[in-house]
Amino acid sequence: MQSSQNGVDAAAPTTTEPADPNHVVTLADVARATGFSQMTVSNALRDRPKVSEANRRKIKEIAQRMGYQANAAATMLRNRRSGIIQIVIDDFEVPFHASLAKYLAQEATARGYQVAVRQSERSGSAEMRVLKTERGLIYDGVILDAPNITESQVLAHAHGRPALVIGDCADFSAVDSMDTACAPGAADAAEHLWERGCRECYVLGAPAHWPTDETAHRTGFGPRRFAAIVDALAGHGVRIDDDHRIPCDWTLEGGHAAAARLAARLREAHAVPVAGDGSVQTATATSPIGILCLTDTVALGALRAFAECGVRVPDDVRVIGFDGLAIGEYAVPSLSTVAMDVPAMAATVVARLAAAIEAQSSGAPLPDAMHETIPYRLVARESSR
Amino acid sequence: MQSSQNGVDAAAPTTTEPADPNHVVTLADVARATGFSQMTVSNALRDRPKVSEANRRKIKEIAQRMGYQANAAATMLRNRRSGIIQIVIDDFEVPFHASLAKYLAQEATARGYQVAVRQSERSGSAEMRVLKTERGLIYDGVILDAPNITESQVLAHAHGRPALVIGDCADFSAVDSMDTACAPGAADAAEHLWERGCRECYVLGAPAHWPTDETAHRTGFGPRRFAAIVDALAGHGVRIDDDHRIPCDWTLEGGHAAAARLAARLREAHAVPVAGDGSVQTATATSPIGILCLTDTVALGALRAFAECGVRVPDDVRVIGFDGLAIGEYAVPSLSTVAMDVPAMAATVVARLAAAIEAQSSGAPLPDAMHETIPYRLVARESSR
DNA sequence: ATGAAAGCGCTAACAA
DNA sequence: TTGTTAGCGCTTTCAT
Repeated sequence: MQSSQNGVDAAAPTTTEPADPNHVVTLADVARATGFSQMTVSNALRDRPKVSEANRRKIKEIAQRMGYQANAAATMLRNRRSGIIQIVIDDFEVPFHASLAKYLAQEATARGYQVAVRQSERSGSAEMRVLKTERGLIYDGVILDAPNITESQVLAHAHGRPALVIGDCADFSAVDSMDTACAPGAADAAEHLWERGCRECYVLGAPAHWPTDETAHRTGFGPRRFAAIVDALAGHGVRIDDDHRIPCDWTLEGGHAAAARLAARLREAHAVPVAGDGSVQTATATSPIGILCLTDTVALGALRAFAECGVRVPDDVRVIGFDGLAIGEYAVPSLSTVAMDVPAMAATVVARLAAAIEAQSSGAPLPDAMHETIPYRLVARESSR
Repeated sequence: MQSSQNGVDAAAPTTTEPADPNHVVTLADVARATGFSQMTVSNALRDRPKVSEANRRKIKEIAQRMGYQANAAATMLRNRRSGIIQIVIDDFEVPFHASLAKYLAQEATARGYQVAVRQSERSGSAEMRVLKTERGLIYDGVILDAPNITESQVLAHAHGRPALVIGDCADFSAVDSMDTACAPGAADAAEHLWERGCRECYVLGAPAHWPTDETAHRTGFGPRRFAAIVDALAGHGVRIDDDHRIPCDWTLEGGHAAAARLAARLREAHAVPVAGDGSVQTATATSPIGILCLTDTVALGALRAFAECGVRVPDDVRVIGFDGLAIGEYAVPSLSTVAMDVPAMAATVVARLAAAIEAQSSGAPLPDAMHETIPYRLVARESSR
């Protein structure tokens, strides 16, 4: 039991340790090595108050030297909690989701939780993201960054654990939710383009089947943003008919293709090619055309397409996106956008989930479900100036 | 035990279930409900061959209706494996790392592993990323996407489990590693700019303290890329002295600031501002200046700065980056780059780690450590054409 | 084909 | 302050 000389050698057999190389050091091993009971060792290592300072130090030192690490499975089995929050994210490679993951993870870590992020998977043939329920619930709570999930899917995945959804939660009731400010944000974007002189507007990323009428059930990020844009512009007498919505994927490629199509159409419809610079002069020379992109990614793809086609931004068209991606500030021209305050959102979300976890494990009933909205602000940059 | 009418209601008490709302269904519960022993239920649910087909179906159905989910902690404690691979990533918001995470996760999922991704944390005051060793080792193996980690740090984090590092692994021996092809890739980039007529080159993102001489110990992504560039250009008689390396963070902001400084310097040094268009004419009008950015992110920031300063790309300067970010194709002008084949890399990495996990759990000794390199190819786009 | 017993490594509760 | 007992939920023997 006397303190040995070798400071570093982790697996140094202190007393009668069998020299099994694959042997993982267990609490019992440390107990044997120190001469104390398992309980005392356990208490010492976890800084419980009922161990003398001297012994605590001694135990900790020996445990350290033996390379002891508590077996997480056993601890979890006993404590019925892992201290890990799971974050399910749609796609790491989509910058907006990546940003969410980053700040959620930071926030959760700051609160003493470990974080495990996972992607939802693409289902076999379809492009649809699916959330395969995994066997093995080891997480204390779940944050789902899943734009188009239903409440019952959430409940199925949560399996009784506290859960919180970031996405389109318009018709959620029981499950905590954090929604993007689709409607007001999109409306602001439309107002902005109106103020910047746009009297004709196109929406990029809106498929033809989304409803425009007030009464329709508007669900999903896209439809809600789109509907808000239509409403806001209608207030100014600007109509978004089927010709003024260009469907496309919410990707760079999608935005690029959509804008290229649009540029061709504009050229045909009312363009007067000017010799030399090849730029497009719209028929209404004093009135630039507004381009509302339902996502910054779409907008970035569109900017590129406009550059290729000789459509000048912001002279011929004025472009605004949605999300507030960092890269937008460095685009040429820099991209106007409805920027989400992701860090603020993350703080709220994690605080709420942590509270729910605490409440559940202490048996206290939770207050009503939370339904918040991500703070946003409109950032006007070169693309709409 | 007769099949109930309600198909969905998961928690429907079948027989004498106590109406405890918080009760989680356990194997014993299912055993009691079905009338079989725990073992039979366990075997049935896991499709072990020693259960009659009829009973297996009956058991599965009842378990399903009771909402049974195996307790992962208990399973892990028994089996000594979780089926989860941990991926540690430097920063979700850095696109290159996000891309790694995406493909690693996909690959691991395809192989039947669950995946838990976590970020390394920023240490208190410093900007340094640290890898806090977490208490609680529940993962079967670890993939570390950590550009500047040392082998001993890896071993500390791995704690005996199979581990694999993606990053700068020039002096790794015992730990499996996947390295970026820094030297050949950067050399190719330099060659490319030479071929494109650049007779003077600047390197963006290279701090002054990195060594240039052959003998120095070149470690870390940056130093190795930088050294390779210096070597390659030296072969053509182009020197990279201290004036031709512009230090900056590997971020959009960093690249922007560095390029802005450089643009100002170029203007002063040998620029002849042309009335009207404000573009820069270099003294050697026939020889554009090469800009080697150690990262695509830096390059994107630089492109923006050049646009702001009226430096024409690729007429005045020719720019190339490193990584192959998707956005580079949509930049204005589109960005030349040394593109990494991330999916191929991910496949190799996960295959190797899976093999190591199998080997370790079956007691078989592993062959020697793997040291591979991410495949890459040079993509020439507008910024260097 | 099915069941009983034992124990993975840990910690709450109680006893000393 | 320290030690003993029991058991979290599951699965691997080893009977039956």
